[in-house]
Amino acid sequence: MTLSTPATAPTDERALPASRDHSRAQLRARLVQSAITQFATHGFEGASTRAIAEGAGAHQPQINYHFDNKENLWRAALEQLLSELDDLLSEPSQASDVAMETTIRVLVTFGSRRPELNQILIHEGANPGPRLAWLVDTHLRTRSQQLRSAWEHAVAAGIAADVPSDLVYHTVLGASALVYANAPEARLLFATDPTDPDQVQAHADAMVRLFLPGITQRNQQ
Amino acid sequence: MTLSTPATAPTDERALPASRDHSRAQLRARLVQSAITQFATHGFEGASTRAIAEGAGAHQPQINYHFDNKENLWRAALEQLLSELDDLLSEPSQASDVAMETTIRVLVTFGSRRPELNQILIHEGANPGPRLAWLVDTHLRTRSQQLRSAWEHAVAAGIAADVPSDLVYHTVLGASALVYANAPEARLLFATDPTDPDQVQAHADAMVRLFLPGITQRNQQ
DNA sequence: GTCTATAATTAGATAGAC
DNA sequence: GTCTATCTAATTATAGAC
Repeated sequence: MTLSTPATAPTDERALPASRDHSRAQLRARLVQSAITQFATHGFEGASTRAIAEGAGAHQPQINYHFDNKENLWRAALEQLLSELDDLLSEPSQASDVAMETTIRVLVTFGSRRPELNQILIHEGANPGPRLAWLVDTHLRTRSQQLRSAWEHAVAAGIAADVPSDLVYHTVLGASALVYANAPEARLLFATDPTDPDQVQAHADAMVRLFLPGITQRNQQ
Repeated sequence: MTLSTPATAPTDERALPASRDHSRAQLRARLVQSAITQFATHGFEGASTRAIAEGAGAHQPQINYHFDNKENLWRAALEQLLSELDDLLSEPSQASDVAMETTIRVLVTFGSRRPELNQILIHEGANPGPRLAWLVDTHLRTRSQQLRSAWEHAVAAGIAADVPSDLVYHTVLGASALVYANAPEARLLFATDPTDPDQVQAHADAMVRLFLPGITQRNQQ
């Protein structure tokens, strides 16, 4: 990073003039959002930095200026998506007997609104390499273990179906998110759009019935 | 196709000398297999024809000679994978009350042995375009409708769980195949390998219990 | 049918004027 | 910080000798 700010200028980015900071943050946010779209539909190798920049109304070298390289932009895209998921998952403390149901419903609804996260995760999960290692070590291991322990509590409470805890992560995620990650395919296969709110609600209800047969259904139509 | 065979030569490829036909078919098979691997791990745009040729012990222009272009090779790869799946699915006529169970078990076991099919399908299912349209029109629509009608029979027989038939395709496939499509991720997340035969058997059993709670479990451990 | 050479295009990243 | 121009390397596809 070679910055040409005067020696007397504040070294902390937060102290920069508000307008400058605003536009800088805005451009970075637009680049991240465009990167999310491109990485989700074409994969890391298939997405071009030129197309990402064009989608953000910027020029291609600005990606290197603001993110150094393509992989750093990819990491920023994933941390944006994961923070959006966390905003929904980290609700205030819940009674443990409904924690698993809430988790399933959040996975379905977030998957329908932000299919890009699962599209990218599924793409990277097929390919051993440094990006997958970073994903697992930095973000996925903790989450999968939280899901596993929540599942084991639900099994002990007689709520959950008989699915081995090693398989819960991929079976619940696959059953809850694949139809949205592959929404373009689903729209060609079926007459209905899976992201219609009614369809999403029916899907969430079906997933709760399927994976948590031991609880009383409250939100059913 | 510009063939320089003499005018008296047979026009049917099957009448060519056995050895020549053999090596030609062998090379094509090696290119298709290498393409399957590369498309599955890197996606269509991310896979390079040079890497595919190298994996088959061939030179890059031989792909254009034998398949004309990259997209034709991709289609050949998918038809190879789908024919392998059909070899398992089109078993002799089954009693309808076990047809759905057999289908689920085949999806799990084939997904574990040939993760490439689902990896490619999931990659393409996220991206509207001519490849997805070809996949849906030529192969996927028929299969998804067969699964839907088998599911509706199982529901009518009181065997199947309460999952809307529009969602069966993606929920069953997601729950049954994602752990294998993302086996590299699963190996980093958990201590066990999901493709171990014991794990696959446990997974198939769990999927049958989950989606077909109304049948008597015979193959359970 | 195979192989070398290469054409035509595109990729990510950098230099330097402004 | 932005923008034009460009570098190096990699891409798919083709030409032509063998």
